[in-house]
Amino acid sequence: MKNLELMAKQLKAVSDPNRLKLLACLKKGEVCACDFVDVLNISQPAVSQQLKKLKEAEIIVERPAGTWKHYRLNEVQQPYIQTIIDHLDEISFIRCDC
Amino acid sequence: MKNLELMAKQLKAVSDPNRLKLLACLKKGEVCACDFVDVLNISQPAVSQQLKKLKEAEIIVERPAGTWKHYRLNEVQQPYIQTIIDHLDEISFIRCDC
DNA sequence: ATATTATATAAGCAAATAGTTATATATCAG
DNA sequence: CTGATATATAACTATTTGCTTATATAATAT
Repeated sequence: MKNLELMAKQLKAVSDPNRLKLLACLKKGEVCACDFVDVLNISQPAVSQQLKKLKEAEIIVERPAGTWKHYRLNEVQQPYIQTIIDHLDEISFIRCDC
Repeated sequence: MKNLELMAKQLKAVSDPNRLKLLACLKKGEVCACDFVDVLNISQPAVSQQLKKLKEAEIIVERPAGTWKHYRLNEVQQPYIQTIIDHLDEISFIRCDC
């Protein structure tokens, strides 16, 4: 994939309010997938699909933990993605007990 | 419009290879709209529509000059947009005589 | 093995996107 | 005014997006 198309793909991954909220939740560290359903107020499958897009763009990484999946920001980001993350306000939310 | 939705709107405006190319062409300064048709290899109306999206996101500004329209990057950009522009490689192209 | 729970996938749908062609508008030259 | 040229708008189309509901998969507890 050409440089410019990779860039477009990554930017597309972050150009949605719900996916930006996911990133905002992840600023403080790892989050269990189940927590996002209440934050975004969309169905569990919808959350799963949005997380998948961010994962495919290599913006977040996944860590399976038993029945759960924990997500965190990729430690290495393209600078133009990092700047976006830096300018997001953190979102606080109620965590599940997992 | 909420902060996060404005951010999503602006990121959506730059999350397309053709619109990134437009921005890359504009890095060196003002460009006549007609020049973009050859760079993108799409129709004139398509160019007009893409420029409109960037303009509506306030990423570029327009300067009418007779029959022509000249475009340039907005001098004031959100930091997360500026970083994207900074990481684009300039594109050189043949300029019309206008 | 069975039931429970977390997540993923599939199928379907409405809306948005990115192009096309045809036509309209606007400026300029003669 | 007439014709030429630059840009914009309209109408159309195929594809993509972002959700939904229903179902499948996977891990855990009993």
